[in-house]
Amino acid sequence: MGLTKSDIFTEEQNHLAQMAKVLAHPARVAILQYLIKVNQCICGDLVNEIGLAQATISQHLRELKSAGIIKGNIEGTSVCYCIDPKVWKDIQQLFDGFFNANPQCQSDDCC
Amino acid sequence: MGLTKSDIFTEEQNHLAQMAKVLAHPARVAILQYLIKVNQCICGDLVNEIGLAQATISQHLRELKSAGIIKGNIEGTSVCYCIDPKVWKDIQQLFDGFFNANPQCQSDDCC
DNA sequence: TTTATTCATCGTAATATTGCAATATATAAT
DNA sequence: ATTATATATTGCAATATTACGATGAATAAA
Repeated sequence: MGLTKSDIFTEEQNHLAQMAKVLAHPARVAILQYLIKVNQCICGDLVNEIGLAQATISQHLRELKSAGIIKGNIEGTSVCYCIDPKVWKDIQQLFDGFFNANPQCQSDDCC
Repeated sequence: MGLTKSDIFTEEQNHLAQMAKVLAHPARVAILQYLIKVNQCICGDLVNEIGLAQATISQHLRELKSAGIIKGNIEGTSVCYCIDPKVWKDIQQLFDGFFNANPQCQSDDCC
């Protein structure tokens, strides 16, 4: 066990859960917030800013990158990271649609 | 290791990550979507609807409940679950604020 | 060519998550 | 009192995540 049964859920449910998982660590939230603030940066900046080991930051960057949320461009010895605005917007709408699926449910208690 | 260093992050970063973690499983997304649709239900309904064992659904319900997203009212032998609209709205705004921190970043590529 | 810089990857230890059978608990019905 | 129903909890196995030191790869500077 210990394995999520993805096959019994819809594409949307799996996708939303997967994107939520990417945001489910404060280091990745911090990386994205820093990128939003400074627009672009290299891995070393994040190591200084956040205070985790370089290997750990690199690992979090890989997860963000494999989810498509950020892009990395090689520039000499360093890699310039930035948010992919297209994907960012997609995820934003994904969460927005989820939270606003039924506005009535946000107004009053049910039971 | 294997332990998240929460102390080096802001309250907001930890809170957002924690809420994202609750949504980071398709079963919990499915439970919330079902609750949004039918307004309220009991554990057994979700077992039939989703197709995971009763113990597993109960565990996911506990996580949603301990995060405050859902409430459970005892009604005889069963427990009536529903979304807490106040917390729902809070989380919605939390994510909304995160995604809209800098609208400029959503418009064009950086590097 | 040698050295420094920057980042990725590997290996590993500690911890967390997922799923379920078995069991416990608590109320309702007979 | 006994039985049925509904849910929670416990214990366990499989897998995933987190963090970091050590190492590798690739470019830039000396």
